[in-house]
Amino acid sequence: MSDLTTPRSSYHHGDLRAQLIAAVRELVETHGPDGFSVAEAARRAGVSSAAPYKHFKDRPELLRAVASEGMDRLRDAMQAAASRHPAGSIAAIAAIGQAYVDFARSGPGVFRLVFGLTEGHDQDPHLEEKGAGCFAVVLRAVATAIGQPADNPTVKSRAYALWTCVHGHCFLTIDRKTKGKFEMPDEWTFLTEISTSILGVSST
Amino acid sequence: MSDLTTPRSSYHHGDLRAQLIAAVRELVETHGPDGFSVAEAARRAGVSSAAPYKHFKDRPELLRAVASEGMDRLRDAMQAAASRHPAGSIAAIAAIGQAYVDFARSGPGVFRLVFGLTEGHDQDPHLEEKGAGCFAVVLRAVATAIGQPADNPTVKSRAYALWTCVHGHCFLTIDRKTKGKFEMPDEWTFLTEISTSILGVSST
DNA sequence: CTTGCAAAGTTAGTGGTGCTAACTTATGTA
DNA sequence: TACATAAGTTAGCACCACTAACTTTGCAAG
Repeated sequence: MSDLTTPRSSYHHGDLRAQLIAAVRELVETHGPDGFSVAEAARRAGVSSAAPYKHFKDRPELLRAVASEGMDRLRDAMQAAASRHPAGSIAAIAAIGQAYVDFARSGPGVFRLVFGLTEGHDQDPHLEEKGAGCFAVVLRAVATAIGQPADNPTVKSRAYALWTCVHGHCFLTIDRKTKGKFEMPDEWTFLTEISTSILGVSST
Repeated sequence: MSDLTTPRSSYHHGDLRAQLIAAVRELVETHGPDGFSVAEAARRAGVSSAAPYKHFKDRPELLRAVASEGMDRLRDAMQAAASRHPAGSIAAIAAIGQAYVDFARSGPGVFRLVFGLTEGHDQDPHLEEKGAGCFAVVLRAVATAIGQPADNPTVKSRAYALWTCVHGHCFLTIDRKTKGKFEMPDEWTFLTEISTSILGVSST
């Protein structure tokens, strides 16, 4: 990350867009998606409060850029996790889930941004595409696991069921809704168990 | 709902607290939890923008009140749904899930308020308690289904797994993350299937 | 090399917001 | 009937999103 304290040498910043995204990422984690302000992000990047609007049309667009960058990281993390296990194995499925959970826990603010209904989120084809890219990772793993093509209805349905579980677990965890209700003994075991029970496979 | 247009007769409103909560419920559904403002809620209730602070210490407290009221409704809905089916049956479990989903879909704004990490949400014992009350409905049903006491670790673990699925499905639905990825053919079938596969019961 | 233009900064300003302080009015109780 | 208190009011502060108009800079064409 570049230095935010020393004043920049030139009138033009040169890297403001990227630096704003970085600043927003930090703010969203420390103050929550609501507590963040465009003005504060600009302050952190060392520019005036109007400068961000040269790069982003409004606040939601800035947040969407952060979400977009987050989805790239999520996709890569899931892909990498899957590739560390035999294709189509339960371990691969569970690892994808674990990557998803790790992503949520390590950056709950960005996770909420990615999966919340931020303004204009649902009608941005660019984001839709990235979302589909993430789901495709799961889809491929499930397809291999049950020996069917990725567009098979059963594959889609099973992949979705897995997704709901992991997604729900993420939100319940980061929103602290499990306190006093259920303390999970071992997350990896949980992920493995739901994978097997939903895919209906006993092992490997 | 009382009339919001005609000016009130007396200086004292008489029912401002309840009316503010009602106004916030509406606003949160139409403009989202972020788009809502205390000032607008006050306007709708026909009072000055400072009036709400006589009843709620700050914005988060007002939102928490709405969440609290929402949790009551959710609990009642789940309880009622369960009671329409034989105790401990798969149908009862699925019905609880269906009530949860219906609640989310019919009021996504309040749902997000209830299950999001609104400021101070996690350190409000009153809300914690109501959350536990909701989970207890699931816990009882699962306990009956597998013939174990409600504090049994397996019961807790199975109930949590079910919760994650339904919770995840709710968020993915209201946040429109399923578009172009998976169109669910029949929700009740989905709920029944995950119930059976997670509880490991074949029928009844 | 100059000139001009577009990109990317700036300041200043508007209207809305959360919240507080100080004031006013109504109400229930001694 | 007096009065403390609950529940309204207006005025005002600091902050925010965003816009308009201006300025600086880098680049590219002549």
